[in-house]
Amino acid sequence: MVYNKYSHSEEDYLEAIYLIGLENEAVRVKDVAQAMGVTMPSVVAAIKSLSGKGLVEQEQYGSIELTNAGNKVAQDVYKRHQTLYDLFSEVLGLEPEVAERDACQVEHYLSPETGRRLSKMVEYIRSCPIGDKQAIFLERFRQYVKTGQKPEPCCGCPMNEAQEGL
Amino acid sequence: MVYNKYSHSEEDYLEAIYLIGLENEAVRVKDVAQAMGVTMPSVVAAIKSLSGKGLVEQEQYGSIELTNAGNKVAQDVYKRHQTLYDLFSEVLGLEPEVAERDACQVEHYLSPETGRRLSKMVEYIRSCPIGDKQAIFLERFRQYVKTGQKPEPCCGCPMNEAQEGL
DNA sequence: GAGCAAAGTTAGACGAGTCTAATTAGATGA
DNA sequence: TCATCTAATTAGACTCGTCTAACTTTGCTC
Repeated sequence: MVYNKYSHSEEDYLEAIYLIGLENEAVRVKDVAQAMGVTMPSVVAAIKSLSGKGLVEQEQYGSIELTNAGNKVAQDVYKRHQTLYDLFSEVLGLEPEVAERDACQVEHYLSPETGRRLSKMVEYIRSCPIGDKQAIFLERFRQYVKTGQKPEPCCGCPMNEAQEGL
Repeated sequence: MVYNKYSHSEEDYLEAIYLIGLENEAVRVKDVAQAMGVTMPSVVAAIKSLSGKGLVEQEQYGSIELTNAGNKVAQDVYKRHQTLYDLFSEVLGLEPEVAERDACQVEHYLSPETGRRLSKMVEYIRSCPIGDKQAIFLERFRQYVKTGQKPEPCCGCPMNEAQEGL
């Protein structure tokens, strides 16, 4: 029933550690606290718990490191995050701040299959360009968002017949 | 920063009460507990809290009713739920159970603007039919999910020029 | 090497949301 | 009208994730 092995909060910590690790030599409690907008004791408690689950390692007063398992979870979460951000920003055309905020929240609640499909959809929409212009889908969808005018049926496109056999 | 006035849990209770109310004369604690997979004391506690916020009303040992405010919240949540379900099911082609489960989770974390845009997207995709066949977008996207074959540019569609002026 | 500031940790509390066990109210049939 | 069953409630406990306040360690500076 539940597909997420780890809680919203745990995933958030792992993701934050992962992202800080990409840009810094060492990941410190303070950095994580700052990145997540919580206090250091909260980070310490979270690290202790994650450590017990074999997802992170830290020697006392030392820097924080993801284990292989922790890294995998973090990357999964981040991938979902990216997919959602792209969907919200590129496809829906939302402001970066809104797209980011929503992606941060929603990333924890997508089943793996839904994540994969969404990712495919974003990929698909991107791969549908027309000359130098934006993808037909996006161009027409944006128009629709702006004007409320439903697009005419896109009939007569020669590619429809060509694709029939696939 | 936070756009949800009410917690995940509160929204869930309101939505459940709303949905039970659609099909039953009276909404009882037991029904809500059953629908949500929690025990009755949990429902009682939730109702007390929601009541304090003016979202539901209940006389002791009586049936539960949404106030106008509560009804509005419930309908908002349910609308997001429906949009997500349609996206996951119709557009992404996920199994009903997965679509439902994910919609239930994600519905609580969409900003209003994102909800509106997603709804527009689903609407847009639906309104793009070609003859008796499924919408071009869906038809081609499904093909892509199935085969991994990226679609050729859909150039030459006469509607492109026709829409230019909008 | 001593002193000090910053970072990390520990202890203890709190709120949200849940549970079990025990109690109370309401409805129903003999 | 009273016995009984079911629904609702209360009491009390637990987990999770957070906080503040107090303490300890580390590392830098003189």
